[in-house]
Order: sequence, then structure tokens, then C-alpha cells
Amino acid sequence: MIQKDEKCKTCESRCLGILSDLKEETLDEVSSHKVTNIFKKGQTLFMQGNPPFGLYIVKYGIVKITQLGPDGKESIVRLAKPGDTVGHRSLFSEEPYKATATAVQDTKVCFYDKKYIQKLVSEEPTIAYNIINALGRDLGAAEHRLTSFSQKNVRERLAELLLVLKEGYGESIGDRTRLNIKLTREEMASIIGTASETLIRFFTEFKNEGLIEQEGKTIFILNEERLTDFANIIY
Amino acid sequence: MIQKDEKCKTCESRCLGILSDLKEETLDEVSSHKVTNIFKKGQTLFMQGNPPFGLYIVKYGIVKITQLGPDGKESIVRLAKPGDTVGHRSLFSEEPYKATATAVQDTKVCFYDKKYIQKLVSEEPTIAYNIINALGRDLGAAEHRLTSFSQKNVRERLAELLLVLKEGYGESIGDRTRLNIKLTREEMASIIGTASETLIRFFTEFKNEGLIEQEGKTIFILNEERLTDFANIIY
DNA sequence: TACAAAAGCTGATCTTGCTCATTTTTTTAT
DNA sequence: ATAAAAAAATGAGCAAGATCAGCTTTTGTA
Repeated sequence: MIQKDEKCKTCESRCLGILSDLKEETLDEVSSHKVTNIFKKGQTLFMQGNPPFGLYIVKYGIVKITQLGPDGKESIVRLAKPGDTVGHRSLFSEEPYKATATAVQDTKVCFYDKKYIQKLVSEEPTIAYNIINALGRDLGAAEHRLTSFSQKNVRERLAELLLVLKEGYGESIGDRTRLNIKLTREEMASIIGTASETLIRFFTEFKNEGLIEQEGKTIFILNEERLTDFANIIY
Repeated sequence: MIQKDEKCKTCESRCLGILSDLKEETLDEVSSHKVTNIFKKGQTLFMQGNPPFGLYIVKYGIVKITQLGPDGKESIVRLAKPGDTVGHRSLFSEEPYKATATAVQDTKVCFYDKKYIQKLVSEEPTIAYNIINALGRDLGAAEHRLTSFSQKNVRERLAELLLVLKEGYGESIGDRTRLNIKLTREEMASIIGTASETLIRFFTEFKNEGLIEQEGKTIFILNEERLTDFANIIY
């Protein structure tokens, strides 16, 4: 499903992302260079090994970026929410994608051709800044996770994951925080690098201890403070 | 020790890094904006928590970028060799450094002020490209390591580390490859996220199996092919 | 609405790799 | 050159978490 009618100028997700600082007239021009796509839950935006053609910006929904391990098991290396960019890591590298991007739920993304983004970067320093910042943020997150993988146990990493999800997807509902993201146990396990059985055990522990709650597939954070203690936060 | 006399134009390390595509006259201008420093082995370029002031480019030597874990243990998240950039992750983010940069051996670096780099990025798209590429490469490496941490055992990760070090620091000497980098067992362990004792055990195994050799503190790769098998490479 | 498939959960067992202790070797400083 | 400190190496015991198996619940689909 392809749409070309929508305008960046009036897009709510835009103000969160790398196009946030552009002038109105530039935005009109940008609009005419994008293609909007809807991906159903489970559909792939691009696959590991394919050549990169351009840049995706998430309008709504959630995208997971995964890598295949030696035994065909997938690891989730990153998540992208509305306003986030997907494909920026490989933008100007001449190499094929090192990861696969898949819609975690029904997702709308805007696609921009590589050539056009290159032009934009050279003409609009603010775009360059924003891409550099986005990459810096992602690199910081990845390296922080490396340290967690090295030095924390699974229970601590799960507590940390719940707090990170709260940061990115949490919405305060009364005295609880609802996580507006639905991941399978398998997916959560693959983010923190453990077996799903192990994740489930600690997840159940947290539920029994009254730190979190579940309604259907939706997770609620009840006690952020105690979760923070358990996460053994680094800084 | 500070030197201001050296020229970027004639610098051998420059052609490897983000300044590689500049015109001669721009390079003269760039030269006048840099400060060259020598850091003795063990000295720090900057510390986790400090505000970032600019960008470092390694001229010779090696720099490790480390993060402190919850118990004060350090994890090495990245290494930088001549031509590589240090400090680019936090360049335009308004946050303090999330990691510490330390000279692994005597190291010479050129320092460029943040403001000046910002000006350069907006005036020279090639600089923006190169920084984006450097960040993309680093992010790719970090995410690849995340997958390895999730899915590989210590033996496989050590084999992989030796191959990565060969890629970055290897020099062919007869039928062996010498690694031009000297790390302690502790440091190697902290790269692959294991205890030094465990690393030493597998290191000894690899020596006994004739995959690697050691003269003093210098490591030689004898059998890359078999090491690659053991590394269980992902792609 | 019913059936199949996928996801979630729990228990039992086994293995990897961590921790602690000790010895040996190498490096650094005086 | 010598002492002190740091790094490397090795062994033994233990614990975190992986794996395997079986069962239940949920979800998707015909």
C-alpha cells in the first residue's frame, strides 16, 4: 500500500525526528520526495544482506532491527518508534544491510531515496546534525547495553529493559505506567540476550513482587523506584 | 606536552580519517585550528561524566573507550587506532561523556574544538558524510558485538576478537600475522565480556592448539582459517 | 466456532563460566 | 640490582542460566 498524498509539514511524528528543524518551504519539497508505506505486523522493511536504497522514518507503529546469529536465532539490536529513523546506519556506507527491519505492529513509514538524502545532508546542515545525533544516541545505547551484557545478570537486565521501555513507550495512567508496546516473551528475551524460559521466570518474579502487572499483552509498571534498584543502574 | 607546529596536509594518519577528502587550502585552515597532544600509556583523554569540548583524531598509538559498570569494573566498548576519531559520539549531544578515553600505549592525538567542527560540518558536506560513516561503522560493530554476546560462548567470542584485532592491527610477517597492539588479559576479557581467568584458559587452549603464538606481550596469529571456524562467524 | 499453531509457563537437569585461592611470572620503581 | 606490585596462570567448587520436556493458554485462521 503506497500513499503519496501526505504532507511532512503537517506530520505529527516529524517534529520528533531528523526533519524537525526544516523551513516550511523546504518541507514542501521534502514531501514530494517521499513515499509512504504501511507494513502489517511481521512484514519486513528490508532484509540483512540486501543493498540499502534509502532512509525510513517511522510515522506510527514500531519497527525492530534484528540480526541473525550463527544458528539462525535472531537478536533484537534496536527498536524504532514514531519519529525514529531506520536505515540511517547504512545510509552512506556502500555495504549491504547488516540487519533486518521488521514491523512489530502495524506501522506506517516514510521512505526517502538515498540520493535525495545525500543532497539534503549537503544542503541542510541541520539534517546532518540530526543524523549525527541520532547515530550518536544509538551508539551510546548500544555501548551501554554492551556494558550491561558484560556486567549484569539477567534479572538486572530485565529490570533495565522495563525501565528503557517505560522511557520510550510509557504512558502514565493513574498511578501506573502503561507500556505502549507489545513484545512477545521471545522478543524481550532476545533484547536482553537470554533464553525465553529464563526471562519468563524473572518476569513472573517481578509480577509476584508487585513491580509490574499485566492485562492481556499489555505491561504496566507499578513500582519504578524498586525496579530502578533492581536494575543496578550504571550512571 | 602541546605542539602546534604540525600540518594536517602532510599527516599520514589524516588520509585514513574524517579529514581525508578535504582540499589543500581547507587543510591549511584546519591545521591552524588543531592542538596536538601526546598521552602517555594509561593517561586519560577525557572522563565519563565530563562535558565534551571537541573531537580527537588519533595520529599514532591506541585509545580505549571504556564504561564503568555498577561495581566499578570497566568494560571496553571501543578501540581507536591512527586515523580513528574519538569523541564523535558525543559531538553534538548536549550530554556529558558516557565513557572514558584512555591511552593504551603512548599516543598522539589532534584535538579540534567543538565549535570549529560544527562550522566545518556545516560548510564541508564531506566532513558530515565521514562523521556519519564513522558513527555508522561503530554502531554496526557495537550491534554485531551485542549479537555475539547474546548468542556466542566465550571461546567463540575470543576467536572473533583475535580476528577483529587482526583486521585492525595485524601485520603479515612471513607466514604469521603480528598483532600490533598490546592488551592485558584483563583488557581482552573486558572486550569480550568475561572474567580474565576464563579468557586465559581459552587463550592457553588456542596456544596449545597452534592457532596463536606469543613472544613477550605480542600475539601472532598462526592459523586464521581454523580461528574463523572456531569463531562461528555470523556473516 | 473449531482447529491448528504459536506463545506462555513450569519443572528438572546439566553445563558454562564465575569466584576464590594460590602460585608463578613479569613489570615497574627505587 | 632488588623489592614491590601488577599481571598471568592454574585448580577446585559453585551458581547462574541454558536446555529439554511436557503442559496450558492464547491467537490466528478456515
